[in-house]
Amino acid sequence: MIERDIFRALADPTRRAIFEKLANGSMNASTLRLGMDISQPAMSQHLAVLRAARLVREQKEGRFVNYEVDPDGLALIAQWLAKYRAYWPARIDVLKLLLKDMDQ
Amino acid sequence: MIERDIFRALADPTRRAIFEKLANGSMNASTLRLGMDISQPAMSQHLAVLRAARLVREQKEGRFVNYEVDPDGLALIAQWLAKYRAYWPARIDVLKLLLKDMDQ
DNA sequence: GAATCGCATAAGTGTGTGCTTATGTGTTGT
DNA sequence: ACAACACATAAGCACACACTTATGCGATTC
Repeated sequence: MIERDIFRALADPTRRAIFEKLANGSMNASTLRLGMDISQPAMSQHLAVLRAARLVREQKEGRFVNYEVDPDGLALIAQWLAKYRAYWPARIDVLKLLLKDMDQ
Repeated sequence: MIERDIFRALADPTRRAIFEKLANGSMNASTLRLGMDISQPAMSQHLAVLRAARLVREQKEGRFVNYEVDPDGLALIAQWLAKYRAYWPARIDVLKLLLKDMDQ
């Protein structure tokens, strides 16, 4: 199940850090490792999990593999969240952030 | 870390099912079990995980414990999702669902 | 006040997860 | 061609997770 993959992928703090880095600009796996104190195989495995969850996608360029955020995963989270919008009004202040930059 | 708790809690299909049930109306732990093929201790443990993630909150009523959706957890997910709104436009059609019922 | 009920907690067990080291595969540079 | 590089994969290990059975504990019922 894809929802399981997504939530499980994001449950790990290291993977959320990787995802956040990619959100600030796509880069290859080696560059991604800089300043992260993580082994090369571990990074490769984390990226595989994020890829399976459609949170990240790859683009091979020679011997490098460029990774970038895949909007599909985020859209699925938004879709899941939308099912429970009946419970949102209690925190309208936070949710206005979601609205602000969407209607242009 | 609370984000880890939230995503980890939602990674389990059984817990998502429990949460979805509660989203359709609060109820106690026994009623929640009906038609779910899950032992009483397992349900109790799942509810503890959901409670720790602030996705659910309890309200003791005599010897019953009534559970309901806690908007705090959902708000935190929305907050996390908002950080990546730069990547949303690729799926505007889905995200319009999020908008629709929010501005009244 | 004794039995029952609703729920939580404890302890044990199989399975999954995230890491490690070692090795493989394809690409680039000399 | 050969070495170095970027990355993936395999295998093993410690720990976390979801379940089980057994038990505890407060609230209700008779």
